[in-house]
Amino acid sequence: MSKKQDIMAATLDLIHEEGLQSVTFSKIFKKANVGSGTIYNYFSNKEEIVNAVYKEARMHMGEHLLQGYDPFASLYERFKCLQLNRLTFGILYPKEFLFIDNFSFSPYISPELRNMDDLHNSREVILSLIVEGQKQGIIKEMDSHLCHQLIHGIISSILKGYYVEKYPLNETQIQQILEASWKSILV
Amino acid sequence: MSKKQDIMAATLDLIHEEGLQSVTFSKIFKKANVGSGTIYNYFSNKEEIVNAVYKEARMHMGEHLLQGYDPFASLYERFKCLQLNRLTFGILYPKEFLFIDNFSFSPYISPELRNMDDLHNSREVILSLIVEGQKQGIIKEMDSHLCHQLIHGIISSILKGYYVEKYPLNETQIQQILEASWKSILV
Amino acid sequence: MSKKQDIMAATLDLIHEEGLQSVTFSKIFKKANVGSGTIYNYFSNKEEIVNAVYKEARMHMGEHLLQGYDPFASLYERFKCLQLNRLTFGILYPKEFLFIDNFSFSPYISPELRNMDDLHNSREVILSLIVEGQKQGIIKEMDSHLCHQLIHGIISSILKGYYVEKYPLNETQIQQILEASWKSILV
Amino acid sequence: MSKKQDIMAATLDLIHEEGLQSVTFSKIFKKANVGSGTIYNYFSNKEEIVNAVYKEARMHMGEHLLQGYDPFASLYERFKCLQLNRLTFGILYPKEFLFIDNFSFSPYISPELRNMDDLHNSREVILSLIVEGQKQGIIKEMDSHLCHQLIHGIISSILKGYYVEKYPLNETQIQQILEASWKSILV
DNA sequence: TATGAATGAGTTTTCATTCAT
DNA sequence: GATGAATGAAAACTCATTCAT
Repeated sequence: MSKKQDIMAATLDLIHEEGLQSVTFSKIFKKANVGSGTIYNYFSNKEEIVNAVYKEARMHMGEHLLQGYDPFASLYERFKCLQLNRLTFGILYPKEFLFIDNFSFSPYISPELRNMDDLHNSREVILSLIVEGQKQGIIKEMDSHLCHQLIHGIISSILKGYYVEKYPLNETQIQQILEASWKSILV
Repeated sequence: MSKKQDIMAATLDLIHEEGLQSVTFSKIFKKANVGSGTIYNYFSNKEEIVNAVYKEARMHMGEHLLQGYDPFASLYERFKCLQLNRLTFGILYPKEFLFIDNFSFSPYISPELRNMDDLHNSREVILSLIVEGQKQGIIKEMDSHLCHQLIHGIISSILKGYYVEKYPLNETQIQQILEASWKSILV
Repeated sequence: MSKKQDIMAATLDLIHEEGLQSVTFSKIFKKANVGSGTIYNYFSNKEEIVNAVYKEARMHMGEHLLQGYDPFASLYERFKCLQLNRLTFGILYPKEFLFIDNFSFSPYISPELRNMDDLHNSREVILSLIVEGQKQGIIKEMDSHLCHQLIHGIISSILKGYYVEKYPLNETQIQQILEASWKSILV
Repeated sequence: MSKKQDIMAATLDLIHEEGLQSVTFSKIFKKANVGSGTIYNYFSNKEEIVNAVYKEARMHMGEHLLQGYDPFASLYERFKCLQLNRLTFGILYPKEFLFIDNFSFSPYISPELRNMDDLHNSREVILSLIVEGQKQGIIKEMDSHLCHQLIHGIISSILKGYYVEKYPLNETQIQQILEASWKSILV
């Protein structure tokens, strides 16, 4: 792994463990096992590192969200795939997920970065699925962004409770969550 | 307003404007218009201020959540009241809401504080409403905390999209959200 | 003496002893006997300190240059007074003099600062003396700034040789220098 | 041009543009278009580079000072030749001239280096010219080093004013300066 | 020789905290 | 209680130097 990736990984770990406000360069250096000057070969300040970590996490999530997505499957199947992918991403990569969730709406991240498209344009896939469902009379008529935010929010919120061990997330719970989010937007 | 409240209000403002990680004592002093030593008459360090702000915000929200709550109204009415109260709290007090939402799951806040009960015990009210609905066969059987988190998460997520102006929140949208969250947990 | 003046005095000493390029903040702190943060209550960076020191030295020199200047004395007497004042300033305050001389034509100092007028406007006094002498046919016709620079430069150069102990500067030498500079600009 | 010369030229440029105190190795590397390690094949540290640049500049100036010098010409002609050569050197090579002038009296340069003789021993030529003039009763009796410094200083000072565009230096001005410096040391 | 990524000692800067008023 | 100048430990950042290629 390159020094740059070491630095980014260490930063993500630290944000997860202690929160952004207590991440210092010296903690990053130690965790990443690099010299203190090395970081400046790759980033010019802390904000740049955080932004780079954010971008990478968003790319990673965007890729994961469309795993196994079959555009020819039924609306419901496609919906379930997307929601399940989001949920499993959160389960597999809690650090990435929490970081994205926390900083997407923080003043620390610029609007441009918040609204960035990932390579795979997963946002567009979801939005057009919503619009398609609305045209077919299956999904309730409402602002598609609102609808997107709604089903996205269910997953996020559930994951946060899971992370602090309010409840387990096994097969039963997962099915309940997928159904709940599907029902929430039906006509 | 007392100096103490000036300091807490300034802190909340700064967290909202710049994020916790860039809140410094000197910014607080300037915004609160107090001398730099004054703060130590009330708080012994920054964490104490943030915790105090958090507690106050939680109290405020807890109070607001039960506004107009009629324990004898129908299950659906009570549910809508609670959800609407959460939503309006977020609309009226975005700084408090966002702060609570962000830091409730951050390593910065201690688990005891996260799990604090507000004066009015609004959490208990919601949880017992869920259990009651499940006993009546109206609300789907699932972990009550999971269910709580689910409906809570819908409101949070919707508010965050609203804050960054993804969509407006007027009467129509609000009704849609309340219905969506209700449907999501029905059997 | 105030902390600010302590800092400025220490800076001037260090520039004289080691040259600007080897003046560090920590040397300044130690020499000025102040805490490392104190400096930032008065200056926001090193360039600001150096500029402040420069301004003060210029004011000091400007004041000294006109000491005992009698506007009603003869042209020659006035000329000698100004030249002697410059020379004695250099002898009494070598640190100030060398600093001004070195940095007046260095890229480190901004043109505005280089061209600053001191309180007493000594530059104007000298320039008008030159013009007056030219009108009277005593001083040779030439660009007044060139003429100013010429007599100024004689003193500067002599002082630099004196500082490195090429020769002493006692009464004899001083009279020779004053005469030399006077003769150099006669018709 | 060799790498070594690239490095020295870049160093001189940077000193002229930004002043010695802000010359860093990385600026030198970039300007000289060499790799950062390359410098250590030629110099062991920054002071060595600066000293080498100084020596070279002094050699260059020493050579230039005696251009067209005719030992059999009249005292006045020889004096004018030396002064004019110094002036034209400053006009043609402002970077070298300023660097020599600034650092000859700076604590950065060692006394040995300051007192170095150039190949052509121009200093000796000037000093003996002064002594010769004094023996002939043309030049005033005074310390020969003082006298040297005096006429040298006129040229230096005039050039510095010229560099900051206080006045032009064309044929008229140049003649005035040569005459002024000659008159300044006559009996 | 030439290179430039990596380094860490040293420098600059920030900022929570103290304390005399 | 209220203040803010002074502080110094810690954080951010720079930059000369090394070394494997």
